Amino acid sequence: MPEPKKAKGTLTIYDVATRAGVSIASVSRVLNGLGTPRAETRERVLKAVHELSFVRDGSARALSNGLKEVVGVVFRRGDEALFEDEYESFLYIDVINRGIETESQRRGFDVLMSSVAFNDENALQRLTAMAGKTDGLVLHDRMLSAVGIARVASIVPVVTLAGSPTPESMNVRCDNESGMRALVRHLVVDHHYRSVAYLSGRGDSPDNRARARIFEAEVAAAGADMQTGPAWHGNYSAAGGAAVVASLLDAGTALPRAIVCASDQTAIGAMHALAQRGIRVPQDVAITGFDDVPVARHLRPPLTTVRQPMQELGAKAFEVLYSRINGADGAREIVLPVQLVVRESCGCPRSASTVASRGSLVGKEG
Amino acid sequence: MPEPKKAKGTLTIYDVATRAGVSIASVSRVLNGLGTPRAETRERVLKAVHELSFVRDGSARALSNGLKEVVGVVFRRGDEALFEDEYESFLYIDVINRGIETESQRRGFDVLMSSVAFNDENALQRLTAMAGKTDGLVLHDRMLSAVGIARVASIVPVVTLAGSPTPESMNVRCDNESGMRALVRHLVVDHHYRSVAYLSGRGDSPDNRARARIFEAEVAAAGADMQTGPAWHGNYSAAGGAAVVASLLDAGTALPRAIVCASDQTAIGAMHALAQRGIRVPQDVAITGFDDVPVARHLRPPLTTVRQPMQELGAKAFEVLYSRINGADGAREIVLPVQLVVRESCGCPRSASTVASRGSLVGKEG
DNA sequence: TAGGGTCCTGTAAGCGCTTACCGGTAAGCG
DNA sequence: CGCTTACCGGTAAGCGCTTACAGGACCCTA
Repeated sequence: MPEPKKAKGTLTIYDVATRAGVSIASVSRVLNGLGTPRAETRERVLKAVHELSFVRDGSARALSNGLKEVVGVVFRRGDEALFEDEYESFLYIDVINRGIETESQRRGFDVLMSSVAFNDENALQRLTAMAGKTDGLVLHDRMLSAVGIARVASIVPVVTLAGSPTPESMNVRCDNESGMRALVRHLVVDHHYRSVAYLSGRGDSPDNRARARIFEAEVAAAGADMQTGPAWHGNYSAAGGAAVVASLLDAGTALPRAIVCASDQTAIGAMHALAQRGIRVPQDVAITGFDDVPVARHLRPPLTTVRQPMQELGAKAFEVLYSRINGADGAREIVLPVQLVVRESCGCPRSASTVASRGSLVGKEG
Repeated sequence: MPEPKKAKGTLTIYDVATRAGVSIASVSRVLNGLGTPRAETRERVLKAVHELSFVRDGSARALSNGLKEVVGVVFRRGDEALFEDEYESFLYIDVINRGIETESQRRGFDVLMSSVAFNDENALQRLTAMAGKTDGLVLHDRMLSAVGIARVASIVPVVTLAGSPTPESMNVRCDNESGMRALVRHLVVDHHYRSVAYLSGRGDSPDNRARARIFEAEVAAAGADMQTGPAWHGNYSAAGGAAVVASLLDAGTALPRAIVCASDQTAIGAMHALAQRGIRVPQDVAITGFDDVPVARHLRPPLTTVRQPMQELGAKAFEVLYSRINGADGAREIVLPVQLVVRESCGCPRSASTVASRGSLVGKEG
């Protein structure tokens, strides 16, 4: 096999210079819009560039400029096994990535994407190699341990998503606390529901634990009753939500007036299980979700939930990284406001949904 | 604002060499596993690398090696406007990309992603700049005109997806012709349906035109009746499929025994419209889809369709590109086999579905 | 006409890495 | 004991680009 070394036909700035009858410096200046070249020089360079359809080599520019104009994004890849059912739960990753990508285009950056499997041993090694090809890294939720983060952060700036800042890295997240708080208040204060429960997500998720904490605090503050315990532990999936409700019902437990689900997926499962037993939502039991996935509005009844600005989250992550790459030393943590989206599954009448889903902004930007 | 020029703390191979008390050549050799360094030299280098947590700069390596170990992927981005409803139809893009990414990891490559909006004027400019940062490009369906392709292909190797090869570029696609052929035969030969129709996709899609052509040829060959005309023009979306069926019904048209839909989305819409009029599937009208999206199996009745190996399509695209990058001069077109997935919407009994969805491979690899 | 600006353009250094080439050292052999 | 051979490791060139610096051409003024 022939050596993969330099492709034969690679054009360089020298070829352009020769053809235009100028020096490489002039070519470079024209291409970068620097200096004040004579109109004629400019045109000759442009003409040569066009005729040869010359494109500057990115690595050479990067080496010379000390700027690659590339950021890396690292995210989880679902195993093949759970592809079918769990796919939807990975969807939000793509939405966030889209946000990163769109924003980076505005700055002339490109995005290097790398997924890591759940059981990927040498992820760290791959990531460090990848870091060497970028100006900065965006790490999705819980991609790396704290020491892993410190390691890559010593190579390039790092911003994590939905985590927390470390001495070396920055973080961007949504203000889920406020979202949960608004949700619970809506149920126990606005609707006067006196008994509620939190159908949780995976127990090992810090996000889930934070939500549970807020939930409990708010319910207690309002003096409402609360059902808790292992019977209420879900896992963020629809199947998990359905299983929890089904087994509660099988055990003869009296359901609370309202169930706050850890995610929309969970809510979908719960609603499904309730429907099977003929229990009406929201008349008998109110249900709420979290995330506002696209189908949430099309459920019967339409799901009351909390919308996280995923695309904006990605955009913000890039923005923060970008300013850091440029040497600015901004906030180490950004918190984006979330929005309580009131539809009908909480017991609100249909007319209310449109109104409330607009205005009611909840949260703060930090 | 401080110059974005060279970050202060950047470690280089010189730092490692100094710390290890060897020359940069030795460091490089150890890092690349070349030559036969003495064990002691090796260890000292490795120790220094580890202590400094040194990572080689990607651009410098790329410049020196003539190989960036990066491929670019370009795909359509939905406008914000049609995000909600059309999102699902963009899903397959992410599946393909996942295939590209996974395969490229195996070769130590990373993937540079760039989306282009529908109305993006200077897409070509962005893409050429991006090409300069990569060793090769994968272009999703109809991203660029033929001249656009020629332009970028003069910079780096290019493989297109679901298109056709050009003198400068390669192509990877699924054998939809065979899929359509198998589907139509299943309906007119196995089921003996004597009247059929093709509910088309967007008229400007070559893919759609090819499917229509095969459809007509097969139906004619089997001597069955065929309904055609503008009334049968859909647009790949569920709404489009529903609209076509509804207006047909409104016009009092007698529906054919079977309707072949251009996509699963279309089939979903069509089935919805039929259900609203109380027309039973498959007893009154058989319906088939195309694509085998994840929900297809969960519809009522489960949808008979043609599965395209999306992930594999991506993987193959990378593979082809990779060997081309390495100078190999392989096939300019790869055609992947598709699979007829027989479920119940065609009129087959439930039991048949499992069996047929396994074995029946249709198509050839070219 | 000489001196001093202004503009523009070219020369060359250097970005961090790989690697061809060469020189030094040690081992093997007559 | 001197010379060949093998083996390592260092020096330096070069990848394609940007840009500091310097030089040339031209115009203006005294």
